[in-house]
Amino acid sequence: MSEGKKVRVRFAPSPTGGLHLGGVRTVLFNYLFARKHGGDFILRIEDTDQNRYVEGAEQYIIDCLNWCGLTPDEGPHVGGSYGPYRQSERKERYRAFAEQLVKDGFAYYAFDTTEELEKNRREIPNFQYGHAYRATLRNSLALPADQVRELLDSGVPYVIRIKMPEDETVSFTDMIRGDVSFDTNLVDDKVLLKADGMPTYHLAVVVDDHQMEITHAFRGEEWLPSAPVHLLLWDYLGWKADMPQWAHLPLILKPDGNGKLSKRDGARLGFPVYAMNWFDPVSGELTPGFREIGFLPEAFNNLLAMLGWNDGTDQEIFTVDELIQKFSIDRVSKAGAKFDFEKAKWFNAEWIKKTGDDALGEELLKQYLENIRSEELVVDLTPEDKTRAVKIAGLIKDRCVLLTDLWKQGSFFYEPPVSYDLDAVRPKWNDLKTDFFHAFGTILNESDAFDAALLEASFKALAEQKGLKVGEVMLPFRIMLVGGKFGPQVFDIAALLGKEATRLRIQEGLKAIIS
RNA sequence: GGCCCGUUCGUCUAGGGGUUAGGACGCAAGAUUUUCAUUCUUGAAACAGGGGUUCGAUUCCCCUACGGGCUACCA
Repeated sequence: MSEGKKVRVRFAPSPTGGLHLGGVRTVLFNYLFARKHGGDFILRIEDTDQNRYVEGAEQYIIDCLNWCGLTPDEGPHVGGSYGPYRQSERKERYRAFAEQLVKDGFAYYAFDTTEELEKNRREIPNFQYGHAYRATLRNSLALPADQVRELLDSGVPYVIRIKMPEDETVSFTDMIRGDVSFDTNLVDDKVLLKADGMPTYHLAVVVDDHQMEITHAFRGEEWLPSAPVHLLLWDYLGWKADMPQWAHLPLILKPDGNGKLSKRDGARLGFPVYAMNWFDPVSGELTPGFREIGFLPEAFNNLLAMLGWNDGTDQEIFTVDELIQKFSIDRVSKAGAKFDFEKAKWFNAEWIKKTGDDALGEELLKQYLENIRSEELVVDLTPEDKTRAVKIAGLIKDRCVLLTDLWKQGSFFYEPPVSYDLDAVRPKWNDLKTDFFHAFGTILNESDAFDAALLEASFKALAEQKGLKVGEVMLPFRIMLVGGKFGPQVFDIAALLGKEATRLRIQEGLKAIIS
């Protein structure tokens, strides 16, 4: 660690929409690193682009982090001694540093209009605002001092650009990639302060990281090309010794074809790319989230961690605590990873199996209320309802991939079948079987005890007595109870259904079969 | 176009100068489960290409190819 300094990392999203997989993974790695080293994890909001700012997006991000259990120690919602944590509220600080850079000769005023720049880009091949062209453009380096003064005084809009040095090589050691270097001649004079007085990311990230005493900076690989600008800024501002260590994370790619995973891919391929449902108030569009389609936060974290990291063993299922313990940056891979929804679902299925029946029972009950009794205003669940739900959950959890499968797999415990898979029983039906089920109904009626083992014993005994093979009546029994060829052990189902419901379903099922 | 980053089964990856190149998802087959799923067993499936270096390269170096990112007064 850097000379005993307290580890401080930050996640700095812009509130412009949902929070996608790559974003959450960046948070996760930040979080794991901070926790592992007893440091702080800070949430900073990069809301300097007023055109793209979306109301509610900041709260959405905070909600997502809470759902994932990756709660920041400092941020706009929790406070801390390094605030404010919204860049829009720090606006004045950036200007001072930008002006200082101009004064020190590391930056300059530029008055070029968007139209002028676009024209240049259109007409000059490989045009970039840099040492090759800056002398021919309208800026404080090219124009005479009195004219610059005049422009400034008359309120002509201007930006402040960094003055990239000539013939220098900027290099640094990335914690993931090792040594990376850039030729300053090939990097353009990035805008630092926009005409509206807001900083660009380049200025803001350096100033904020410095003022918030960030020690390690994790971000997506897409930021690698602008690293030289940031490096130079740390130097020019005189903070070089305090510069954080950089880690540029590999990108999460589309499952098919190539390129960065985007919101569109989710819609196109039928899986979410956001952590939670995101409703865009501007477009009115709802983008689905992993939470809502039935992912467990534990599974979500787990699958994200394995996208670009592993501990060197065959272990794939990790709790967040284990991840904290085992995380290390040198095991983060360099290459981008294609997102595989099938594998993601496997992680979730594994986590559902690991989750206690109590929690799953509660979830099942929640789904029950949503699906069945939504019209009723007040529903009083008895302790028996809860006990039963827990038992059901235990019975069906192995066949659930998504949390929402709980209801799909368990609804027949709450509502009798609406239709029967008659093709499975009718062709081989005969009066003997009708007889059997009438008799079985009677037995049920007369018996006091009602558990799976007893039920099975009497069912088999009766079959034998009637001269039927058990197999011949098992499937029909199942169809009567659940409507189709699926579900846990029949006698377990019957036992949980209870005597009355079982008897009733046999009656109804029989009607359907022989009608 | 320019710059930067990358490249092991279809996908996520382990490995690293001498290995039958390992695991996982998915796929296929079989066993168990008198349903389905789970579980278990087995199988098919990979070092981008060319040059070096070396006794020996998938591993190190170079080139090429391919892929990706960036190239905004967006982050």
